[in-house]
Parts: sequence; C-alpha cells; structure tokens
Amino acid sequence: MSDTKILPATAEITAIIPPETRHEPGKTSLHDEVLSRLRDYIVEGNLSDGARIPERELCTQFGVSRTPLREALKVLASEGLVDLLPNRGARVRTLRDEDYRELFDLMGGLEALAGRLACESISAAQYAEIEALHHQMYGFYLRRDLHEYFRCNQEIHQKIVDAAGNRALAAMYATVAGQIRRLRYAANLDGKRDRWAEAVREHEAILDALRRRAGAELSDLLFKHLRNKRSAAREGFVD
Amino acid sequence: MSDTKILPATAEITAIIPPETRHEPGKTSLHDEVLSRLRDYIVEGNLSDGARIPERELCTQFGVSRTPLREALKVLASEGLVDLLPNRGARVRTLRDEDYRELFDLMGGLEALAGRLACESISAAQYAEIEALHHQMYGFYLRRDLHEYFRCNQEIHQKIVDAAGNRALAAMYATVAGQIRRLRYAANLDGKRDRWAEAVREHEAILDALRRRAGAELSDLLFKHLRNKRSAAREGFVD
DNA sequence: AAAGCAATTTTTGCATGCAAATTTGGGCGC
DNA sequence: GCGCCCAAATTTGCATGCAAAAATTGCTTT
Repeated sequence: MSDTKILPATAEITAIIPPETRHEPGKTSLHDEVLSRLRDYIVEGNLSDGARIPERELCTQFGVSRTPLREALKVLASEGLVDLLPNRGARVRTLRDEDYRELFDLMGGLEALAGRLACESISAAQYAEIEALHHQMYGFYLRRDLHEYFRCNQEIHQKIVDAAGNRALAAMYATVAGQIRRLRYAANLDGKRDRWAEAVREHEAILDALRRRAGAELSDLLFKHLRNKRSAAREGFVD
Repeated sequence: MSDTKILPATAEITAIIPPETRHEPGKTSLHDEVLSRLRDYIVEGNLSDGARIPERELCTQFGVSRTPLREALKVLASEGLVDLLPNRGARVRTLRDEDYRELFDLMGGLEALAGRLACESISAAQYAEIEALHHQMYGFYLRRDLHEYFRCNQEIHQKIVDAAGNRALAAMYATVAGQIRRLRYAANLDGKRDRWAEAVREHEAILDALRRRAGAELSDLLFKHLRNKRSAAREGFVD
C-alpha cells in the first residue's frame, strides 16, 4: 500500500469552509476564495497523487456552484498543481522523479537570483533577521530536531527571496515551492547525518557570503546548495 | 479606431471554429483555444495598456460564450497579463518601470540558470545551431539590420533555454518573456550604437563560455547581459 | 451651465440547464 | 469464469439565466 495516501479518494472534505467566511465583509470573490483554499489543500498534501478531483463533491463541500470551482481548477492547472484531462476531469498532478529534478533546479535558479539581488538591496535589519534564524536553526541541528530545523530552513530561504525585493520573482518562487512542497520527507535520519552536517556547513557559507554582500558567490552557493538538496531529496531527506 | 477585432464576428457560433479543429486528434477545448488566442493577442501588443477587455464583445469575436472566456481571463490574470478588478472587469495589465525592472532581473535569473544547465547537457548539434545563429546575427549587426538582429537574438536566448532541457524552466521563461514582449522598442538607433556593439561583445563571451561548457561563468555572463539589456531597454533599445 | 441625483441600461459574478462524452453495470456468448 | 457489447447513469463542457453591482443617462436644482 502506498503511504503517500493521506485521504482516501472518497474521503469527506467536509467543513473545510467555516460558514462565516462566506458572509464576512472582506468580500473576496468566490473564485479567489475557492482558488486559494483548494490550492492550500492540495499543496499541503491532503489529496493523494493522481486523486480524482470530483467537481460536484467539491462544490457541495465549498458551498459554491461549478462555475467558480472550474475557474479555480483552470488556474491550478496553469500552476502545475492539477492535471486537466479533456472530458475526464481534474486530477492532482503526479510528479515523477524527473519533474522533481527539474523543479529543484528551477528553485535553485530562483534562489540563486534571489541571493544575488538580496546582496544589492538587503538592509542590516533584514540581514540580522536571517542571521538570527540561522543561529536558531543551528540550535535545532544540535538538538537533532528535524522538524523545527526544517521550518527554520524554509524560513531562511523565504527571507532571502523576500530580501531580493522582486515581486515577480517572489510569485514564481511561491509557485515552484508549492509544487515541491507536496513531496513528503522521511523522518528517519539513518545514513543521512552526513548530508545534514554538510547542509549546515553550506548554510554557514551562504550566510557568510550574504554578510559580505558577495552576490555572484552567494548565487553560486545557493544553486549548488539546492542541487545537493535535490540529491538528498531522492534519499528522502531534505535539509 | 477600435480595431480590437480578432475574428470576424459571426452570428453562427457553430460555424466559427474551423471544422478541422473539432475532428482533429489534437482537439483542444474551447477554453484552451480562447486562452492561447487571447494570450497571443495580448502578448503581441494588439491591445493597449490598461485597455478594458469587454467580455461580451470578445465572446462574439471568438464565437464562444462567457464561460470559457472568463476561465481564460482568470488564467491570464494568474500569468500577470491581465488585471481583474472586482465587479469591474478585466484590463490589460499596465506594467510600470518598476515591474519591467523586476521582470528583466527575473528573466536574467532564468537565463542564468538555463546557461548553467545547458552546459551540463547540451549536445554538439545544439551548440552548432546556436553558433550558426550567432554568426547570422553578427551579419545582421554588420548590416545594421536591427529587426533581423533582434529576431536572431531572441532565438539564441530561446535555444539556450531549450538546451537546458528543463520543462518547468521553459514554461516560466515563456511566461516572463510574454510579459516583457509587450514592451515596444525604438527603431531609432541614434546614440545606441555603443550599446549595440557592447551587446555583440557580450554575446561573443556568452558563446565562448558555452563552447567551453563553463556553466558558472556562463550563468554570470547571462545575468549581467540581461542587466545591461534592462538598462538599455529604458532607453528604448534592446539587443 | 455645472453639480448633484435618480432612473435606466449595461456589465459582472455566479447558478443552473442541457447536450455530448465518459463511465458503469449488466447480459450474453464462449 | 472472462471478455465483449450496449443501455443507463454520471460527469463534463459550455451556454444561458438571473440578481446584484457598476456605468450611463437624463433630469433637476442652483
């Protein structure tokens, strides 16, 4: 049996929408509401790979008609989260190894760019935040707290992207990160300690390059860091 | 004159779609049809910045109902080509200087990545193609044929992206290129000869790095090349 | 006349309807 | 039992209907 299955295909998605969200004054369109909810739901891995996305069922769960739901599905398909089969409905996109390989490289390219741009414009306060996160993360590494380490790690990378001050980049980064995030990581560390230690050393070099505002160097470090992450991901570990 | 007409408006909806598209094996849905037509139409600059996109009119022009058109608009909005104003329809997105700055940097980052990846996997034949294009482009430079030079230039950059062999990257590149392509360039070269000559030299360095499969170096050259292009674009010239 | 304002028209957002495509569930021959 | 075929049920793609939100128009008041 596949342990990637989080919900059975027929599982109830009931009560996703707290009733008040439909009446509240912050009146976003139903389309936007459905779009972000469904995206989050998929990104967070609540639907298994290749699972059929039943329009009618989701309509009742979200309390909307098919029109806004179908609009959301088209957008999610353009983001690469969903496959649309002509006359055969929508499915959660299944990413093969090759797709993950490409996405990690793309993420590496985007982070490399972010690092370079961040060096041009990062403020002292922004740098200090990242440095603080780095030390925090190091603490989790020493304590072997993988979960918290991972959270810190993600936040550091996100803050570098933010520091780049490029909204177009941030948007694309979010899309790629969303696709990758569906990958589940092994909690078992056996045989992965080396990679973890290496990742921490890489992060130290990254922080150092950022401190020196060494854009091209940081760019290179970040790409290579993601490359290594890509290899490690295949073993089920992501730093 | 408001010649926003894409297809002749026809009373009979059934007659609009060329028959072959309905029977063909590669039969696309109305949604996809409308999406790519409308995207091309906008990318090619046929609609002016900020122009209202009148649903009803486009529906008659494309010969479809509002449903597939609205689905296409949502996707185009997520691609950044269109702005959706709540209860007030869709407009062609107006990009300010700051947006172009960001997009050129993003493009630079993507091309930098493409160059690096291309160095890892490009075939001799692919390299030869690019080299041939480069020489062709040089010819147009010598003859001061800006239009053909520009076409060659674009093709070279596209071929580097293709050589990277990364579909996720290619898709993002296409999206960014689409947004940037709406920028119109001046045909007047006065005072831009220097930048043109510099761009040609940059291209020579790029080709040389690619020949040597010097990934990190090529990556850096490409980013800087795009940075210079970004500056030149503000003067109305793009190499 | 210009500014306000109410009535009308148009446009938008979403729900629903309908035909065509697909899936499902026998029944039948082998 | 196992495949095959065909009718019923479901699902999909798109058009249309309808109420609410703008935009437009025409009238009034100053």
